[in-house]
Amino acid sequence: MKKEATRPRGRPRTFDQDDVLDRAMMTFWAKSYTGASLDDLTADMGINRPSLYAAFGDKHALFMATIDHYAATIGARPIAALQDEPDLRKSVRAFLDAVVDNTSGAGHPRGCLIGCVVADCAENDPEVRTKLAAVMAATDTALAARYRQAQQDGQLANEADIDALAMLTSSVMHGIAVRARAGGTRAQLKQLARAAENFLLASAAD
Amino acid sequence: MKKEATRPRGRPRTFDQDDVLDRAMMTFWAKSYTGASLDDLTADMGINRPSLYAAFGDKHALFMATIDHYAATIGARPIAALQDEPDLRKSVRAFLDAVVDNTSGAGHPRGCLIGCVVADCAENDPEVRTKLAAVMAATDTALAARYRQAQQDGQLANEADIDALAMLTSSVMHGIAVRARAGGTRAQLKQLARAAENFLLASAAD
DNA sequence: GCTTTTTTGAACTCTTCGGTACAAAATACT
DNA sequence: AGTATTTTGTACCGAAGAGTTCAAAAAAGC
Repeated sequence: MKKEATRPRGRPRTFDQDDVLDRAMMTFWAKSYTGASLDDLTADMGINRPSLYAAFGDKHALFMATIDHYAATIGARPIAALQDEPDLRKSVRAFLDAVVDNTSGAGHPRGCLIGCVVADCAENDPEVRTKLAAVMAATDTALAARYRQAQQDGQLANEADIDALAMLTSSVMHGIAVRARAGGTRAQLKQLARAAENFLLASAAD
Repeated sequence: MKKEATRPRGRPRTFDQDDVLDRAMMTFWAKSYTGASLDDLTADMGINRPSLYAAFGDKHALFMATIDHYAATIGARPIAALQDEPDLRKSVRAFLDAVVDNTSGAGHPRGCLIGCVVADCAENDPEVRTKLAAVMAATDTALAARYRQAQQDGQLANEADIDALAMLTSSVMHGIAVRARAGGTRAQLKQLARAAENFLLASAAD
């Protein structure tokens, strides 16, 4: 018995919610929260103001949804790269390379929406600060889990400080993001990524 | 022959330029560039709009002056701590501790004006991006100089990658700043600072 | 004491901001 | 076919934004 996906009652939407959210993300990413006006947003999203308000609430709610969307798409890529590779060194390298792509690749603004835009807003917006803390904690957890896995695999010494490794790895991510925002070239960012890999895994079994 | 410091012609200013610039810095630091309105700024600076425009030009010029002022005061503290201590490990520790103070201390907003506020604005303001790159390059240079000095002192192996160490140290700085912005406690930031110190100097002579 | 020069403070201008009202349009239900 | 329901596009609203005007005030020069 297939669930019939009965269409809702009134006039159907002319846009896909996830698609316009993705465009809003690009706008916030490039122009920051206060810098992105509703005219900017609606123009980039290709919808009118009432549609935006009906679909997302208001500008602030749209921004919060944008953060989740970023975390679930762009932000998920380095984490996925980290988890997909069984060799620890390759795994960390894949993670940092994905960060370089995220922060300096083509087709989107420089830097990190979380590390630059959200971090900036966090100071006088408790709701944003809470979400920022949550997203960062999730990243720490994923990194720590990966290092712990490596310990169990015998690729990392038992004495290694898992939490320290996780925080340092995420710090390198932030360093890459800020450097990208400053206009750093991909070569420079890659160089930083390689250097970090060597330092983080200097004590790891090879 | 003492230079007479002849007072200028018209009505004297009732404020000190550096003092009000310091207050403007706090406002931008807390509220970001677009988030800090002229009303916010003039209220915090204790002067009226025409005084602000006469003294600094406009809001954007005031912001640029603020970045320099931050770099020369707050931002200079970790660098000074780094340079004042002859022992490399103590030096790096003093640097990172100063960063923790700068980003989570009392009497000022959380995080780093450069790493959070300026980095955020850098994406669609080429002038700000250029200055951000310059400030970061200056930090890299100071860190690299300190590590090079340690090499000459025999406190660091000759094979050590100076530029990598400098970039990684500054990445930890950014990591601390973002974490502070997210509401991280001083204990957490200190923990990150200690972990970084150990990793950065793992290969250093003790 | 009078003029010149500069700063001050209040009020103002014009633009842009986030958010809303409302009628027309497009669908499902009966 | 007609009614109920939801979305769409346009036009609008009050508030807040950055920046300016201008007369009063406070100093130096003569």
